[in-house]
Amino acid sequence: MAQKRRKATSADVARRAGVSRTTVSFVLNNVPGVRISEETRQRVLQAAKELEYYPNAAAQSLARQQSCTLGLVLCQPPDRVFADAFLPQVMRGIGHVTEEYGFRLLLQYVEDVTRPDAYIRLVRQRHIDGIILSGPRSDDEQLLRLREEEFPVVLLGQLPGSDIPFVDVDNVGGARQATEHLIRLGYRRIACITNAPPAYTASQQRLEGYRQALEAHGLRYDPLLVRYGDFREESGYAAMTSLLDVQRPEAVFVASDLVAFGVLEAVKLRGLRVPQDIAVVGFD
Amino acid sequence: MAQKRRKATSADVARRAGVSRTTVSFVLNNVPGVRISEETRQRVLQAAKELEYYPNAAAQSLARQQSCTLGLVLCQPPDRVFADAFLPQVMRGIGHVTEEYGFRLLLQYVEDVTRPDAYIRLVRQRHIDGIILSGPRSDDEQLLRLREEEFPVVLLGQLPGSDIPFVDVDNVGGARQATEHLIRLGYRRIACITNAPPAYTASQQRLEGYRQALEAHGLRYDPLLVRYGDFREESGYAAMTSLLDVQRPEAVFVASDLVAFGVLEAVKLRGLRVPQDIAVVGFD
DNA sequence: ATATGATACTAACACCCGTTAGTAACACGC
DNA sequence: GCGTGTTACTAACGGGTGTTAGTATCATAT
Repeated sequence: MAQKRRKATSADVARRAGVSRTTVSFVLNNVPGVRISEETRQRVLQAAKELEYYPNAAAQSLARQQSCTLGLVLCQPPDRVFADAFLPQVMRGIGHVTEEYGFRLLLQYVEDVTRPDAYIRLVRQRHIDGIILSGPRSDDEQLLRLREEEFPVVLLGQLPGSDIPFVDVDNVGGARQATEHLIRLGYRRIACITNAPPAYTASQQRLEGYRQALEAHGLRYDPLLVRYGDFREESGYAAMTSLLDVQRPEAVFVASDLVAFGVLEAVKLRGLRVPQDIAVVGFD
Repeated sequence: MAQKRRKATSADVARRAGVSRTTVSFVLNNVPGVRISEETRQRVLQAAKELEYYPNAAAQSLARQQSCTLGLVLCQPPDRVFADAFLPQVMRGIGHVTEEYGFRLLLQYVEDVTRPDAYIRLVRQRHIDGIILSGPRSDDEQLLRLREEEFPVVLLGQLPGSDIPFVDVDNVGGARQATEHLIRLGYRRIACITNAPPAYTASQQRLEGYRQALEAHGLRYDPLLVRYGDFREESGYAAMTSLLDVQRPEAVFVASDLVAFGVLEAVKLRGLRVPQDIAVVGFD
């Protein structure tokens, strides 16, 4: 019990195995190009197990000059918290990948996007070896500077006019699938309400996916059946009302779940039922 | 450019300020009980700023014997990913608090709950100083062992029959507020559909909040107006149908957003409108 | 003039590991 | 017997910081 307080170090393992600390390091890290006799190797492994030895992470970081930790920096403003309803899944995915590579994931929220000092400190203090940045801003000078220094940065979502590598939701593919789902159900006059104004990349891409699905199945792309949302529920309501005023489609692909709530509202108010009178499928 | 490659260390700062490294440490850490002349202090701060000095996190952890990092361990099985729709907010909240205390937050997903080695390693390697554990299992022996060693653990959600400290959503308070909202809107016959079977603590607590709200406003608690959900949308549908069969309430408090979807479905199918014919308020 | 104490600092160790350069022991060829 | 090479290891340094124990300087008290 008393010696449990004191964590074993590699020196303890070395002493117990009757070898030098160097040898312990060689064995436990499987250092390539170093020959250790099988007998010694086993002695070391045995000693490590008996002492429940775990290498100290801080010491390793210091010696290796890398932290084996990735920073996941979230800059989304809280009000758009619903917009990233799928963010937990993304995070989970990132978590699995980092783990697969023996990396840790450090979570950093940035509340005030104009002062991103918090995540910069993580870098300067060598707390992290790379950044996954969600909700980047093109006016983030610190970010550009990191880029100059060739610090590894990956964006979650796109930053137009930047050469920083990014990953993003497969907007095109997702939209295509959703639309194809409607097509397979037999619908032909399928409208589209986007998640955001055309200026947004994601909006364009989802519209493109919708278009691809139509054309792949021999349906005509009709601009009259397209409306643009702007993230908010109300925009979905307005867009759907506008659609219904002009001509009632058989189905609607809404490129945002939040906007879709407004759409459902509009449909209901017209006394129509989903999906009997009109089918609605959302994205996210 | 060339010297940018090389990060400044506290020794560099010391040299530039013409003092010892010890003094630099004293100044930058504001060590209490040590008197440093104001002039020297300024010289050190100035030098640190000019060199853009940031203390190396690994070296600090090593010297201080603590990482100033908390582990957020998520053990929820992926299938209940919707059940924790409010988890992002909780995480954000945790993130803010940890930051306030100068701590970092390390995110660790545990996919296989029967093998929680991943998060144990974080502890053994001294990567983290404490754990916030979501989705704990009572058969987690490693967890019990950590507890024995007095390693700081906080549970997110409760583990019945355990003395480990926990935080949880204020189920009672939240449910009471939601119900009171309905009461203030003038509704009197208010039903309740829980999020889960009575065996679940959260379910009981939310029901309790509902009850408290009623009694605080002089309304009678009527067991006939209570139904139990089981996380799934369908259970909401069934519960609501059952309620409508017996007697139509003026309003319903649904203790889970997911279950509420099913409720809305049931209401719609009966040709009733929300909130004109029946008011629905959800939890989460 | 000397002990006392405060002030302002520093030398040196500790934290724990990875890694380079080097050594001792032995085998082999001639 | 001597160089060459291989095997199996180790001594020693480096990574950057926190902190304890100690020193030099000067003012004050006796």
